[in-house]
Amino acid sequence: MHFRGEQLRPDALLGETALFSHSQIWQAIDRLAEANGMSASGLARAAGLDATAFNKSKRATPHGRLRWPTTESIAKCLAATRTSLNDFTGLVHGGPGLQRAVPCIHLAAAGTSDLFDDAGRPAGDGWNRIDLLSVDDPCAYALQISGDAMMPVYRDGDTVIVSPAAPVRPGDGVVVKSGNDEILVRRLHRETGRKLELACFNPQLPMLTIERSDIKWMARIVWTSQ
DNA sequence: TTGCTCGGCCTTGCGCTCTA
DNA sequence: TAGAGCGCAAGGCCGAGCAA
Repeated sequence: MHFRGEQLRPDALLGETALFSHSQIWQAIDRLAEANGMSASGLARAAGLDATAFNKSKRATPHGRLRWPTTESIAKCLAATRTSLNDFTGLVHGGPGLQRAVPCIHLAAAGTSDLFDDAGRPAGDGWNRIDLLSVDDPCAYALQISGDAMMPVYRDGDTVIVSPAAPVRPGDGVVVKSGNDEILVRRLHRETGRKLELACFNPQLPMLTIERSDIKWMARIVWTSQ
């Protein structure tokens, strides 16, 4: 697992190598509080944290970005309730994921009309819907791969789940809308203050270097159905 | 009155980028 | 290569509203 200080790295917890999802972590905290006869705010206080630390309003930003508890906060909660890490892990996996329909579009059609807003979220008509389990990002959508240009990673007919709210790091698969409205599916190789290097999934194809100013939005691929 | 929740703003710490 | 500066993200603080 990777860490940013004491903070749980969301990208280490989501996607193809998922350990815990955002909703699972917060549900586990709610269950831990309930099991000890407390509310989430009561648990926070018992752990020596601010009573609002676990408020639902603080589990995501107003812009939809997911917020995660730190390992330090979780450790304090476990200490305050005399709960073992194993028991907490049981709470994390103790509930079924919620199923919901998400917008779905073919990659070949994704760049042909105004299917996205300025932040890369689905917009307008022309989307199908498919059912998925445990998608935390309310703006997540499915992209159906067409063609063999992304072999050997993605084949024709594969479906990738894209989360505009998920943080993007080098090495992640990403969907990028360029300045000329082209939809690109690449792997983020490197990013600097001004430029991004986007690698093709086919190693025989060249790296694409693109100015940030030439990118309308970029979203992370968090899950793949193959 | 007390406890809980919400929303906004501030503080703090860490990682990344840039530059000398 | 090291230090400065910046941006990001979580937790804390505070005021307001609501319910028991």
